[in-house]
Amino acid sequence: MARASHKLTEAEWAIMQAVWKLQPCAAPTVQEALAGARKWSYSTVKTIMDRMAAKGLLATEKIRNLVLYRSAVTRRQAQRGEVMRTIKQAFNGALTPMMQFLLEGHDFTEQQLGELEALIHKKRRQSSKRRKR
Amino acid sequence: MARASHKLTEAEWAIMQAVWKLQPCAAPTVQEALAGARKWSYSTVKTIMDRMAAKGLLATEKIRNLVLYRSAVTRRQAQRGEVMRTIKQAFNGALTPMMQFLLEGHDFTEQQLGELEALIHKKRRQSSKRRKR
DNA sequence: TTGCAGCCTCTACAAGTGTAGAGTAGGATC
DNA sequence: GATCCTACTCTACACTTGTAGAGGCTGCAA
Repeated sequence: MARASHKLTEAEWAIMQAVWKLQPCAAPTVQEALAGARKWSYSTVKTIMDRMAAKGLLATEKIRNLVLYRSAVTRRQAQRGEVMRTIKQAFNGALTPMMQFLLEGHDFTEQQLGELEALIHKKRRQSSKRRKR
Repeated sequence: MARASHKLTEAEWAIMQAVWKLQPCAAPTVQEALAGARKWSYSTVKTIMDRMAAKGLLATEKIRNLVLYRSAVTRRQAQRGEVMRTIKQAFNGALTPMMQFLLEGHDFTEQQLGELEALIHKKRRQSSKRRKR
């Protein structure tokens, strides 16, 4: 599963999202997919993607004169990197304060709260099981 | 409360943390405070701080030949900016998936789980009250 | 009054990032 | 074969960030 969290820039996130959705895909495909959101020229997209490939964020395969790109990092890995960085930087590495922050600073629907609660219950069962082992 | 979320770089976070703790403070103070963690020369620290002041992240006051710095952004604002960016970029703006991610990907002590649960209960009470209004 | 200690200002530079134009090469079309 | 479309490669440039040296001003100590 290779290297830890490369951190993605904003532009890279945009590209990555497209690649996760469309892969394997060529640069023009990605450019078109993003055309609505970001007015990037083909060159821009291609440049970013090649740099990402150089960094190991994307994998490439050359078929004739076409380059196919695939993600070399899962969405989950990228998310994890991002979240860990935030926790480390903004919350001194402490997870619960960040959770508190999230909970306090936002409104949730009843359903969302229920889901979260269920998750916590599950967590609790898991950890009590672990303790008994 | 002025402008929205300037996003801080890693170096800026380090400086900010020190300033929040020590403010009002001069650049050399900050440099010394960080000396353990980062081997920055005085110039480096001062440069970053001045750039931060230019960006509106720090406020300065000149007394004689001494420049005093204060944060122009609260810790909470900065945290909020960071978290919002993460949610937006990595989770397409959806809060609960991010919470789920956090819950699933980490171990918590019984106490932490209890705290979180309490928070959710509080949340729920608040939101049901809101609904009745 | 001469120095020294502190803090400041200026300037610089390399790497990384966002952005894109100009020109090229291969396959399809007339 | 000439043309055209498409995707590619190369090159460039401005801005931001990390990093820091060189030299300047000021007040206190000797």
